[in-house]
Amino acid sequence: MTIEAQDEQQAATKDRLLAAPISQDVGFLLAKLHAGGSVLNNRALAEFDLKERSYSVLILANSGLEPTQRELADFLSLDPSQIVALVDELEKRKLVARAPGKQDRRAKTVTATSKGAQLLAQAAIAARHAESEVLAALDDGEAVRLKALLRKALWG
Amino acid sequence: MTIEAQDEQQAATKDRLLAAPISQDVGFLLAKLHAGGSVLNNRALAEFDLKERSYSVLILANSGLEPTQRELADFLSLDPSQIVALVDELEKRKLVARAPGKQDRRAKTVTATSKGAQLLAQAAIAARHAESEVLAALDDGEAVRLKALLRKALWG
DNA sequence: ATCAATCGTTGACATATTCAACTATACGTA
DNA sequence: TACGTATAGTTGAATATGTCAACGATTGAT
Repeated sequence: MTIEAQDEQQAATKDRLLAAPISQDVGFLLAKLHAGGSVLNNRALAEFDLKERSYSVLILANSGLEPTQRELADFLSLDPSQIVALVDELEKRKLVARAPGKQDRRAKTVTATSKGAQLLAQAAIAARHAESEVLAALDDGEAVRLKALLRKALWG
Repeated sequence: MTIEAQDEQQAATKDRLLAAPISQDVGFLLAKLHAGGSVLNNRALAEFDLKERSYSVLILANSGLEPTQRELADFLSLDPSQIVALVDELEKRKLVARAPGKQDRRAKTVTATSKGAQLLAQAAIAARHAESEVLAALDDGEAVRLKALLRKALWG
């Protein structure tokens, strides 16, 4: 079988199951687009030795909001123990620093170092490229509307 | 601290990080909505001893499209070996049956039994409830538009 | 002063993902 | 027809991720 015929058949089988009612299921659509997007994002971020997770932490650490680890866990829907591991690694690479909370000394705020900010600036470019790949089938207006609907679903 | 004050503060800290630029990132929005939705879906399906994954397989097995395991793996973005485990369990519970492919005897098609179809009918009701919870902040038109945009992003 | 609750951390355990092998089957080509 | 290559499903190993309970330090309400 030729390569071209292979591709055609693979596309055909994908389209074939599209007729199943699960293609109307939001959970499925989110899972599938997220799965495909993660591959592209992680591929784009690998160049900087980052993954989606560590990239997210780095953005929040660089936001000026001085999030605590607990806030990061809540916001990223991760277990606090996973944040420990992510921050440990970024801190070891001198991309972020932990500081005791000002009002609450139990908490530790995570802020990006200047080295972290520099790396983030580069990585953000790659991430934007990956995002445009994920949404390649949408025009600009559609992409904006999709993001707005996702934000509304999450935070009203 | 009172329960009410706790909730208020938790909501406040969530909203606080919303100002970070990551809230504009499609990958993040997809991950977060998907994470929240999975919890609701799995909770709703637990009553039927199903999870999102096995529910998806059951839907496709019941679609009349007679998908092969390879097609299921491609469509659900899963490794073929994960499909084996999912189908094994559903088959053990007599909810689906494997049959050799008609043209290709290497392939095995997965079809729902009548018992599987019955369980699916019940589970689908619960899943619809969970979906409406996930999209509670959207009105009907917005939900439809969100699904349409997700489908377009995936399949053009 | 005390007591319950919270933050970060650690470690144990369960689950998921990824990948390389293997058998059986299919299919193009000599 | 026979051969070589590719693919479907399966297994098992290696790795990664998720979940959870416990702990010391600190907080804040009573």
